[in-house]
Formats: sequence, C-alpha cells, structure tokens
Amino acid sequence: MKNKPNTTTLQTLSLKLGISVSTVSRVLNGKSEKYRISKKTQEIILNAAKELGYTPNQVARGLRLNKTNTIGYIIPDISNPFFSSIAQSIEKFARKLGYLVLISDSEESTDIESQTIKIFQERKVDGLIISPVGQEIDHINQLKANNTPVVLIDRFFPDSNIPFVTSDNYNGAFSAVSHLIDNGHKNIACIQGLHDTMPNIERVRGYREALKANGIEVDENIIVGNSFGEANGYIETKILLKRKEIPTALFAASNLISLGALRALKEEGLNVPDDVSIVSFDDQPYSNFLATPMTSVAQQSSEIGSIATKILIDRIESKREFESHGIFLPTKLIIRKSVKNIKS
Amino acid sequence: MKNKPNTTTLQTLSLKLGISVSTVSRVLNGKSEKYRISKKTQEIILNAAKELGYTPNQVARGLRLNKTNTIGYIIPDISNPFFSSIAQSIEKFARKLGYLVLISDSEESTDIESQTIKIFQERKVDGLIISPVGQEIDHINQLKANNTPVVLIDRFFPDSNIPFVTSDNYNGAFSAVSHLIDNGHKNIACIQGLHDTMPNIERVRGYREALKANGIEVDENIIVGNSFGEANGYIETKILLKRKEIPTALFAASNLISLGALRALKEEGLNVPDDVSIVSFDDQPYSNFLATPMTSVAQQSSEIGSIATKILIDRIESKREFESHGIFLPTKLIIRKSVKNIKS
DNA sequence: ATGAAAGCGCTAACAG
DNA sequence: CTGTTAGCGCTTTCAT
Repeated sequence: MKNKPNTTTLQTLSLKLGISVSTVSRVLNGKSEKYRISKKTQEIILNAAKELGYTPNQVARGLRLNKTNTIGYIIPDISNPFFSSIAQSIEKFARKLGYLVLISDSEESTDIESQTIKIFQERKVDGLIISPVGQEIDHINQLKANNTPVVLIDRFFPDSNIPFVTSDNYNGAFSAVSHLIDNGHKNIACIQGLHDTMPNIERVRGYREALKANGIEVDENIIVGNSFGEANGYIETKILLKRKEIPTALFAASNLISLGALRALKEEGLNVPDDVSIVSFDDQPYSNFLATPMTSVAQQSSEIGSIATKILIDRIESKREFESHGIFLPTKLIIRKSVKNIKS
Repeated sequence: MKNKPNTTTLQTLSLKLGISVSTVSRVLNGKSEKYRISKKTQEIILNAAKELGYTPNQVARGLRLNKTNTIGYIIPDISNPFFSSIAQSIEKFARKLGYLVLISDSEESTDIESQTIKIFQERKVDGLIISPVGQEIDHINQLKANNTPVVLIDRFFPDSNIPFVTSDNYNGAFSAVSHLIDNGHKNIACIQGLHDTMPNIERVRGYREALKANGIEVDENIIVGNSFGEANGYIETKILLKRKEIPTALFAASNLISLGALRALKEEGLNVPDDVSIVSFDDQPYSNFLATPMTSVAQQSSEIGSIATKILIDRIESKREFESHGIFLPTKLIIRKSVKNIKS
C-alpha cells in the first residue's frame, strides 16, 4: 500500500487554519510586508507550514506564472571533459541564480538536438544554452520565433544574431602553430575537427595564417580529418605517417584528436617529441602527465559556462538585451615538452 | 515589443474548430481509438494542430497528472570523468524511456545535496538518482517517507534499504593489490578516498585482505589520505616520500588521487615504475598515454548509470519493486606499465 | 462519437 | 489587513 506522499498544499493550510489561501500564499512567499499581514497571522501560518512540512508545488507555480525557473543545456558529449566542465559551471551558476538545469546529450546528432529543443519547449524551459552540433541552424532559429532566449556555446553561427560565448580559436591556433614554427618546424600537419563548425574553421584559419605569416607554403594534403573525436586523430595520424615525407609536427584541433594521434604514434613506435612534435587544443588535468607532457592551448571552460549562463538569465529576466553578437574568450598556450626544437 | 510566443493551446484549437477541448485532447493523445473519434474529426484536429504548431504544455500536464516525467540526478562532481560518463548514460537511457533529467552538482557537500533534494521535490521529479556525498543519510531517508523513488550510485548505505548500483570495490582493490604483491612488492602504501564512504571502505578492505592473504603485515602508517581528489593524492605522496623507508608501491583509490601522486613523484624526480610502482582505481581514456601507462582498475561506469536508471524508472512506473538491496558490478584490472617486478 | 465541467496547486486582480 | 474569484493548460469522469 502506497502511503500518501506529503501533500500539504496551500488549501490544506487554509482549511486547517481558517485563513484564506491567498493570505497563506502571500505569507509563504515573503510578501507579508507588501500586504501588511499581521505579525500574528504570519506566525500562525509559518508555524503550521513548518509543522505540516509544506512544500510548494513548483509545477503549479510554473503553470500559473508561465515561468519554470528552469533552463536547458544541450551538449554534444557530456563525457568530453571540455564540455563537462562547462556543464558544471553552468549548473553551478544557474543554481546560484535560482534556476535548475535540464541537461541533454545530443550525441553530435542534429536530429537529436532538434528533437530535444522541441521537448525542452514543451517543458517550458525559460531559456536554452546549446553547444550545437554546429552545421545546421534552422531548428535553432525557430526558437527565436518562439521568443525563447538562447545562448550558444563553443560552436556558433556568424551569420545569425544568436548570441554566443566561445574561445578566440583563431588566435589560439595561431599562437600554437607559431610556436611550432619558432622551433624550426615547417612540415606541420593539421588534424582538424568537424568541418564547417566555427571553432574548426577558426582553428584552421589560425593554422594557415601562422604558416603564411612565416612564409611557409600551405600544403592542403596535410590538412586532414573531419571530427573532434579520438578515432579521427588516430586514423589521420596513421595515414599521415605513411607519407613519403612525414610531418615533423602535428597541430591537433582537440584534446581527443591528440589522444588518438598519440595512440597511432605509439603503435608506430614513434616518439614525441623526438620523432614528431605535437601541439593540441584543449588543456586537461592529465596533459602534464602524459608520456610527453603536452604543449596545449587552454580554453577557459568554466568562464565560458558562467558567462553564457549570465547572459541567458539576464535575457530571461529582461534585465537587458545582450547587444553584442558574441564573446570571444582568450586562450592560453601552455608550453610543455611535446615540441622539439629542430632548428639546424 | 515582445511578440507573443507561440501559444496555441487545446482551447485555441477547440475554439477555432468548434470542437470541444476534450475531443481535441483525446485525439492529440492518441486516444482516438479508445473513444472512437471519427476519422474525419481526427484529421481536422491533427491538421489544425500541425498548422498552428501546437505544442503540448507539459507543465500543465504534469500538474494535472501529478507526473512530470523528469528525474533528478545529484552528482558530486560533474567534471570528474567517472561521474560524467555515468551522467551521460543516465541521461541517454532516461531519454529513451521518455524522461528528462535535471542535474545538480553537490560539490561534495552534504548541505548542497540536502538542499537540492528539497528543490527537486518541489519540482515534483518522479524519482531521484543520487551519488551521495556519502556520510549522511537522514536527508535521503526522508525521501522514502515522501514516497519518492531513489536509487543510489557508487556510494551507498549498507544499513539502509535504499537500492544502489556500485562496483565490486572490494575485489577490484584486492586484485589490484594482489598484482602488486605478485610483482614482489611488500611495502605498499594506500592513498585512500573519503573515509566512511562505502567505496573507500571496501577498497581499503580489499587492500588489507590482499596483504593478509599473502602474509604481509598491514602498516597503518602508510594507509593515508581522506579524499578522492587530486590534492589529496599530491599531499599524501609528498609526505610518504619523506619516510625513512619509501614505499615501493602505491595503491591509489581513485583516478584523481593517482594524478596527484604523479605530480608529487614528478616533482621529487622519481620515476614510475622504476622508483615507485602504482596501481590506480578508475581507468580513463588517457590512462594508456601517461608517462607510464597506468595499470588501473576499470569500472563499468556506463552500465552503472543505465542499470540505476532502469531500476529507478521501473519503480516509478511500479513495474516491479526492486527486491534486492543492491547491485555490484565487477571491475577489471587493466595491466599496463606502472608496476615493476622487483622480485629478487 | 462528443461535450460539459471539475480540479490539479498556485497567484493576482479586485474588493473591501 | 484579508478574502473572493478567476484562470494558467491539461485530463478525465460523467452525461448524452
């Protein structure tokens, strides 16, 4: 037999105390001042509420106020530490501001992403943070039409006016590749992430520009890959190593890519940095403890998360429209041991 | 000027079509059969719904049905890859079964955990998965009273009857330490996690029993530490290395602890495994690419997440009570290069 | 085969 | 200072 769960409502209190529901509501919502409820009544209500273990029903409240104090976060891969630390900061920050976060992993699928947006709307989330798969935008634009505030993280759409928070991927890549060049490298391969996503486009652009700035010709044959995942890093490295002239250095567009590259290198019995140098995007707690501590481009993931949350909630509460199009956070090149100086 | 968001409700449709709200509701919920709604009416309603972009308001539905199709997951540290991969599998599995998940990071604080439980109850979640901080249970038991289904993950309470899913920590530790002993180690330090949490208790017990089983005396002075975090691993290793007789091997109770240990070892100029051997709990994607590939105890994190979710949702839908107290999933020792054979 | 009406728990406009 | 009332959008019993 199921025992009835605690189901003390405003009614229960009202009936029990012979005080109207509205008064009870007002007191329990801290509006005693505003309505000048007598101290006595306040006390009675507060006591009874505590005694009966009154728990406000936020679902009812949400329906009435058309405000759920919930935001949704759609994330392409929770288990990727870059994203999980963003998720952490979003949740923490949102909670501080009185919001809960519904999370959903899109598994890098636009379909799931689109589906989830719909579901989140049915749930009446007050706003949405999305780290989009990144190649389609229609389903996201449709939120605009629906007047649901959205903020994008990491991947964004330069031609739309949806606000976003991301890293300065261009300069991050530029400094990484420059570092390689400064150490005498010329034959530098680029293992890129998902094509047509802004972070990837910007990272590759940074790569190209760094080469050009140093008078090195860009060789399209060694700009390879099409995913931020580990497998991509592995496969492309395997193939790169079969070239007549093996690149002396690798620029990896993500932490997972460099892990895959490491796996391939190891299999082929090649050493970092003696045989091949690497610089990778995304710094991780383990980066310093790898076989060769990895020189990497650190992103400010926590800050990205909290800034996005702040912008979103400001819009929800219409404290202000976020006027600028997007925010780029600086990255930082952390130099370790994975780059060998091969200047003759 | 805010444009009115899409606010097509059942009423809207009812009014527009001159069909009662109830009929519209029935059709839109796939109950046409049951109520024998005419094909014609069905079509009219379905078309209008599509045309006007009707979106069911799940908040209203939740209020009416007293069922939100939402579960909560309270997690001590989203950014810890062990937990983030659990979170991923929970969310994925829940979504498949038609549930959304509210996530909240307790930051290893019982206060926040307790607070969050309350908040989740106000939000009328249908059930709760908790990876508890682990040293207090009262606030969790109180859910029982409230008849909210709960499943615990990782840390659990042996004296309560709250169901849980966790790893076979005892055997995991036992096999890890046995491996060390098989390689000639006798002076094996144990850097443990948070005291009084079951995973820690079981891991330390496995450590002790492995020693005993091999006739090695347990030295309480080298069972140290009190947190699963990186700092704990670092600090305790630093101290251990100041002993007259430095342990020849370390058993680290978590991935973060071993990362901290690695940092200390590196600072002291010690090599793994030549100077000190290590076995660590928790296998990670990077474990194989560390300076010395880490021999580690792998947990089935995805399975833990999905099993817990299954149990929870079964209880929510009262398909069956989960009779047994808890589930222990086997671990697997992955042997790499961090243990040196020092048999003379 | 369809409709009317009640009610989930809450807030707020209005009334006094 | 407090109460009455309406209604958020939905489902479901009861009628017909």
